[in-house]
Amino acid sequence: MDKKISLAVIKRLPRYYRYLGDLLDNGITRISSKDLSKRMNVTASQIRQDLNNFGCFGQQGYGYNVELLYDEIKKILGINKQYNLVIIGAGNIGQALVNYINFQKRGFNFIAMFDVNPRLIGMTIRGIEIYDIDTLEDFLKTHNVDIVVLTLPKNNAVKVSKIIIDCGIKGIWNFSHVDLKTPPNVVVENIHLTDSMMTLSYKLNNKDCIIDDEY
Amino acid sequence: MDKKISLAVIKRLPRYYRYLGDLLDNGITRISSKDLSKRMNVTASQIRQDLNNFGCFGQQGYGYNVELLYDEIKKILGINKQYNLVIIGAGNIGQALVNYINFQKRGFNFIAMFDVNPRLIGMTIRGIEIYDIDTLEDFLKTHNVDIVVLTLPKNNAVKVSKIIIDCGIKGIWNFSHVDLKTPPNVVVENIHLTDSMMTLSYKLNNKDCIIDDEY
DNA sequence: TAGATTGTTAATCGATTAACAATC
DNA sequence: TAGATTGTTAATCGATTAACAATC
Repeated sequence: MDKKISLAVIKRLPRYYRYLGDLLDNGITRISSKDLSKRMNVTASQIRQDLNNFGCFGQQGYGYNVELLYDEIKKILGINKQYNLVIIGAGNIGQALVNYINFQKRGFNFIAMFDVNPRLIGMTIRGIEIYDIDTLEDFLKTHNVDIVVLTLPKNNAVKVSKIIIDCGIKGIWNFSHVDLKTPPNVVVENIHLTDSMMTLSYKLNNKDCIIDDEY
Repeated sequence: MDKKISLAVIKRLPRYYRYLGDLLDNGITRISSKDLSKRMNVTASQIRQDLNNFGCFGQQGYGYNVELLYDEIKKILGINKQYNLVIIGAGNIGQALVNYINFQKRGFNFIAMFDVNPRLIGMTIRGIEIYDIDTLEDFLKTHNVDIVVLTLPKNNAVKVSKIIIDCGIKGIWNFSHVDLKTPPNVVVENIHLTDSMMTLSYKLNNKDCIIDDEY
């Protein structure tokens, strides 16, 4: 088992990755932690500390090679691989995700959708078919699915999460407004739109009372 | 200016609110921090510390009155009010948000959408019309808009954010994959789907190497 | 070589947890 | 009254920032 990294560090990696991508697009080949810190509005110390959790990617007196660092973070995040995804709940959010081609471009391939609604079953969105949820277990057992996306009402989400875990699914992207309890070898990443909206509401009403808003 | 609260605390409030709502639905009228801590998988200390940032809502020897605390958090979050929202970018995500009726139920009322695409302009989704983005400024100046939702590609998002800030908009719910620079009286809450997906990818590849995954 | 900038250790800061007097 | 549980202070823990020797 590798060194444990705090989730705070992990969650900053995609942001580093994005800024490095922008630098690459602009033809910038090297960057110092100081320069990057100004652009990203964080401390140079934090950048160096964060990166040194994973390796020594810089060079004294020079800084970091942008392309090299970009590729390293890509590998660290595991986004140099391909993933097969299945969406459960073919409603608005589910459909929006399938239609968002950026995920496909980045190697996150949707291969099927499932729903209970007979009016949706059989439809095809961007070439992805919507299947009857009753066929889910069969599908998961006969296909190589890395991630299940849950975009369904919260009571169903809990039920379905148990089923997919039994089928051996190890990654869940959860859009349902509920906390899923999972064994330690099953990871969950939550998108709670309602919570985010409420946080925005608080910020709007208490502009002066927040410490440390994210960038 | 009230006491400053850290964002970590704020972001836990919607979760408390959700659990209290569930308790209410189950007819539970009182709860101790200890009980709640078991359900939520946090420490009782943290619950008491968090709540005491905003007031003394409990009673020694008794605990907290669920309904009272629920209402207090609702007020703290500011979700006892109504908000007018406008969506800019009537693509998949934008449309999904309008179609998601939970927001309307909670007082977040979408009143218009805007897009550049002539094929979308003039369409109506759930009674919400999609207008030409060229009419945005006019609209914002003649309507009472509390929050603008940005669901458009990142280069446009930066441009549009400047325009709406000039029009006096104070709250932005940003789904664009870019960091917006705003003056201190304009608050932003980000939903970065791609970042979230990358975080999930990391978790999937490093199950044993994360400290403290969120609940 | 001199200047720049890293990787890393030490210091600081803030957030979480523990403990307990107050009191319902 | 005795038991339970709060609000709050103190202790601990972890994360961020500062400092600097190493070195490109």
